[in-house]
Parts: sequence; C-alpha cells; structure tokens
Amino acid sequence: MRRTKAEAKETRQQILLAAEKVFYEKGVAHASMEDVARAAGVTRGAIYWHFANRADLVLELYNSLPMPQEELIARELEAENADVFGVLERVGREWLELLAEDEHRQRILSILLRCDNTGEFAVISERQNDLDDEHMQALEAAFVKAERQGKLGDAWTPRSAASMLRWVIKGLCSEWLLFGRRFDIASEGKDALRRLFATYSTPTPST
Amino acid sequence: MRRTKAEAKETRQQILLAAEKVFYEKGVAHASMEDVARAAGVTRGAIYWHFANRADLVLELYNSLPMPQEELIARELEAENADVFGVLERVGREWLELLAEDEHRQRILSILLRCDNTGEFAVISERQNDLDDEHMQALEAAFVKAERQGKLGDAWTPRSAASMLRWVIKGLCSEWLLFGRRFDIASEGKDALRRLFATYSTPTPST
DNA sequence: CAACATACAAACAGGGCTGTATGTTAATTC
DNA sequence: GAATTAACATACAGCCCTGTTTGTATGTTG
Repeated sequence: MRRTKAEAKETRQQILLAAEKVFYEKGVAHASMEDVARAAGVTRGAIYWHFANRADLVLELYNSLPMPQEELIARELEAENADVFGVLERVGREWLELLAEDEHRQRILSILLRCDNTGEFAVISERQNDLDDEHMQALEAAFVKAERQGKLGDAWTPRSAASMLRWVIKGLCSEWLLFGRRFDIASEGKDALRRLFATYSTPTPST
Repeated sequence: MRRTKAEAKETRQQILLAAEKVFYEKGVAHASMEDVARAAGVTRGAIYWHFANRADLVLELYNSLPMPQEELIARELEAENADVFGVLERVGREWLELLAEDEHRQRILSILLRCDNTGEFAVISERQNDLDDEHMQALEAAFVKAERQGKLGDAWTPRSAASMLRWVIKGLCSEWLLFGRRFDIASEGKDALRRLFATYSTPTPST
C-alpha cells in the first residue's frame, strides 16, 4: 500500500481538511481521532503517521494558515516619512477581508477560539501568544514612529494605541466567528478602523 | 452521616472552592471529579449530590460570581439629562477594580476563558452570551441617549460606540487574565477608558 | 418517636479512546 | 532486481473516568 510522495502529501491534506471539518462541527475535545479518520477516508494509522497526536494535528491546522507578509509590511513602515496610520489601517482592513473571504481561516480560528487551552494544548496557545507578542512589538514600533512624526494625538502612547487596535480587531473577529457571522465583518471592520484611526490623530481631546 | 442543612451548604461551598482551585490549576478538561473531590475533602458522591455533572459544576462556579447591580446602573441612566459618558466610564472602571480585587473572580473568569466551549459546555457559553447580549442592548440604549443629548461625536453610531467599549474591556480583561496579570489592570484600564470616552465626545474628527 | 427525607460514602458497571506495535504492500534506492 | 523503507491498515494493550446505584446514618417532620 505504499503510496508515492505526492499521494502521501495529498492524504495529509485530506486529513487536515477532515480535521477542520470534524473539529469545527464537534469541537476538538469531543471528536475522536477515529471520527477524523473516517471523515478523511483513512484509518487512525494514517493520522498517527502524519501527526504525533491530536494537539499536533490542531497545531498543524493552525500552521496551515498562510500568514500575511509581515516583512513586506515592515519594509513599508521603514521609510522615514511613511504614512504609518494609512499603512496600518490598510493592513487591518486587508486582514479582515482575508478572513471574510477564506472559510478555512474562519473555521480554523473558530476551532482555536473554542477549544481548551490547557494541558497538551498549551503549546498551541503559546504559539499564538508568541505571534501576538511579535505583532504587538511591531505595532508599537510603528506607533512610535508615528509619534516621532508628530502624528499621534498627545492623549495616546504608542503602547496604548497599539493595544486598542489589537483589542478592536480581536473583538471584531471573535464576535463575528463565535456568533454565527451575523454581520458583514469587512464593512463593519472598515468603519471601526476608520473611526479608531481618526481618534489616533486628533491632536487634543476636547475635554 | 446526614448533615444539617447549614453543613450541607458549607460542603457545597467547599466543593465550589475546590473546583475553582483544581480547574484553575489543571484546566477543566484535564481535572477529574476525583481530583476536585479530594481537594474538597469529600468523595465524588458529594459532588454528584450537589451538582449534576462537570458542566453544571462549572456553570455554578460562574453563577457564584456576584454581578454588579445592573438595575441600579440602569436607573442612573434613566434620568433625562444623565451624564451618560460619566456613568459608563465609572461603571467600567468599577468593573475593572472589582476584578482586580477579587481573586475568585479572576480565577473563575480565567477558567472560563481557557476551557472548551463545545458540547456539554455550550450551555455555559450560551449563558455568557445571553448576559453579553443584555449588556450590549443596555449599552447601546445608553449611547442612544447620549446621541440624543448631542454628546456623541458624529463619527459614531450608538452601536459602534457600544461595540468598541466592550471590545476594549474584554480585550483588557482577557489579556490580563491569560497573560499572568503582568500589569495594573485598574490603572491601565482607567487610562484606556479615559481615552476612549474622550474620543466619543469629539465633535468631528479632524481628518 | 416513628417515618421519611437528606447528605453523603462506597461500590459498581461499562465504555470509548489513545498511543503503540506489528503487518503489509508498493515506491525508491542502489 | 534485491534490499530498503515509506505509507499506511490492523490489531493490541491499557486505562482512567464518568454516571449511577446502593448503603447508611443522621437530621427533620408530624
């Protein structure tokens, strides 16, 4: 039964797709590996060949998501007089549009949002937190640059501005994903980002 | 071995305390009822007498949290020319201070944030979502009032303002709880709320 | 002070599910 | 083209844990 390398990659992909489907429908904790195997048209043997265990499978599910080109964005922000707010707002909008278009991303992020984060799954949360930390540092650096350019309202610090931006995006995504996607996240998000970035640049709050 | 009613209530409380401790340390999914029983100094029999199952135990843990007096707040907002922003900002601040002071609340909310939300635990999420919905409606109503008073900047809608407020508070709490409580949530929260409410009242974004 | 209900402890039943070890076949490799 | 090994299927070992049932002693009630 030995398959060719290409075929093996394909069954691996089938397993990932099946895991996405099954975990999304039944939840990571309540779906057995057998469930996933059946959905993928293989046996548990195949799964354990390609993945170490359930946590690893979920992690690879997460890793299967193509991430936005962060270096490209970083380079855009490097220019001395870059339009920081403009770039950040566009990047945020693009992220939301990416999520809105990609059902795999929606399902996988839903799975991650709903699943347990303790014990063997801690590695997954840690990975997410690491990425989060990186994003946060990059964001903060960007707002520092905006501050030096005199564009950041004096009510804000780079850190507070970065935090709020992330809270808004996270809140938007969580609400949308966990609540049955009952609104247009792309357009609502666009509005929210517009409002938020408008407040960043207001020179002094009129209070 | 029949205990008096008061004693029974006390063992119930002991079980809740033990569950809080054990679930917080090992995670809801990875702690057995036996673990909780041992920590409480009883047998599983006692737990199953007081609670239907694990999900019910977690739910009661959640219900054991005293919630802020919502009616009192609502009444405060009813006054024709109530200072909506002032009240909301204070309420938000008070909520964060309550969380900062109450370790039980911290642990229980951490447990809820980290635990699985599917299957038998869906009832818990639903309960949280129901409360969330109520809060959202109340918040939106409050911002509607502010809008009628002409106090809401014209970049905002009541809904968008309410959403952002909730995202900020949720983001703040999640980050603090899931990340080892590494900052002063009361003071950081106070600042964040101040900045946020300042932006609500800016008449027109200077863009 | 019966009679009944309560508050548990202790014993019971049983059940998928995980990880591994082994088997098998067909690609590769040399 | 023989040997090796990749890519699985199948079989195995093992287990902790959940929910329920039974037992029982003690409050509680009339």
